[in-house]
Amino acid sequence: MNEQTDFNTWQTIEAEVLRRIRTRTWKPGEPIPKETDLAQEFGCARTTVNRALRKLAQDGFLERKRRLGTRVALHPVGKTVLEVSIIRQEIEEKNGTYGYRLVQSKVAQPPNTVNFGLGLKDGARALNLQAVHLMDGLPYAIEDRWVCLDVADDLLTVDFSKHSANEWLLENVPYTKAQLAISSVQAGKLQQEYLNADAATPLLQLDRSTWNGDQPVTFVSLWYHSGYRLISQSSS
Amino acid sequence: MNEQTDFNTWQTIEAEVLRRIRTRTWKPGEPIPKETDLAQEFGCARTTVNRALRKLAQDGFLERKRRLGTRVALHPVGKTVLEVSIIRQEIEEKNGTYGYRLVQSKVAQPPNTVNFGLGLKDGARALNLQAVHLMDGLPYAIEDRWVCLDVADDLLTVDFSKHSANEWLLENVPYTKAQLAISSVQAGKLQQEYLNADAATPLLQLDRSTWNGDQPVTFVSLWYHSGYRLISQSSS
DNA sequence: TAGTGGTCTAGACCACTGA
DNA sequence: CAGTGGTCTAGACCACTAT
Repeated sequence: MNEQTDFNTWQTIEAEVLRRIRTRTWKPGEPIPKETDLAQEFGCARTTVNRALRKLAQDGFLERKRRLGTRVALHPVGKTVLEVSIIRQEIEEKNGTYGYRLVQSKVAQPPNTVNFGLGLKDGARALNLQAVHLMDGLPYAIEDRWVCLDVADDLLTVDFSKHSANEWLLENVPYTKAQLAISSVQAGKLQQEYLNADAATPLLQLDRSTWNGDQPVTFVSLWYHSGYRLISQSSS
Repeated sequence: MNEQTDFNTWQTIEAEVLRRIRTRTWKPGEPIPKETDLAQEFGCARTTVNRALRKLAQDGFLERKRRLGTRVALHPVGKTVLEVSIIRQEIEEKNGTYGYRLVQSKVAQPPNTVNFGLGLKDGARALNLQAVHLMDGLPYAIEDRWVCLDVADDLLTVDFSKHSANEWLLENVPYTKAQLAISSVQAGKLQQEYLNADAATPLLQLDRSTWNGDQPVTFVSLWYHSGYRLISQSSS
């Protein structure tokens, strides 16, 4: 008597499983049928069911364990993908004109916070670059970057006065691991000078460290203009 | 003469392709061989190659288009997955004792910013909850939440004085879409009172909106204690 | 229209893990 | 040891899109 719906594609199956989770047909914490049973019910290959369930597990809706089977997650963790894009792209996507200005470039010993965060050897020196990103001529963000000297042989010969170090690094130095920390700070001297902010202005600070294997690559702190909001959407 | 390496698994192939991207064997912007060719080279089924390339594309290393083929991405976008976990879990993972205190609960008309952000009808009313999350008795974060009245029939009968609205919602009201906005603000009256902050203190503010289909579910603003850092790691 | 990725199938074997 | 998910295969057809 049941109308035989077609579940031919893994997307269809994903949607149906998600519907059953949402409608509490399958309740949080409970096991759901095994792949072979679902394949039979949906009239498709197990591979197809597998693909759908794998995605749902990846998105945090299901928890899968060998031998134990698949369960509905108790607390679907809100995973949000932040795309830390290149600032030039970010500005151009807003139809703004991008500008870049190098403020400082020197080789020095990084502060301990940087050393510690990246795992640099004490006393090691690195290239320090400070730059301002502009949108339509107005300050958009400033960055304070430390680049390890051994990431590339020709690092010190590169002209960073025209192009952002970030873009050069992305195109020339690979990385395997990254960490992002977001915090809220008051404008310091540098920020006050280049972001037209006064000392009481709260700013968003992004600290990003990258490594290539175990090798530290770069550490950069970014401060955005006052009022900036970091936005990310997610849907399922 | 070439030693024949085995590339049996999609992870192996993923690693090898990534290696070729990193070593600039395949340069940014350039096309890479098509799936069938790679399958032949690696001595495996095309399905396996497909799975590896699909993942690399998902991670931003490759750009794939039908008919055009696969290219190495010009700017591997730094995608970072932020796990916006339940605050209780976050605190317990730090081996702290979690505490929760409801400060206010009323039905009212949300401010325009909330209405606008969620897409609520003008004049609609919603449940407003203000609460403090404590770690070891100290204020950790405060939240100001608006919950749409029609998300559940029994919403107004739920006792939110013991359990956080977030956890109740997660377990009882599904959502399909979420948005997260992060900004830096000065402590307002509410924050000063419950976070022991003075007016000049910069705080991290997270605004999270969720919808179920086109139906708004909830809007919550979270303010973390001074000095809080939101951290996320990613690797490939 | 032709070429590429996207997906499905049916079957097989492997890997982990609880009993 | 047995049951479940994890993955591979070889082949097939479909979907999109530049030409």
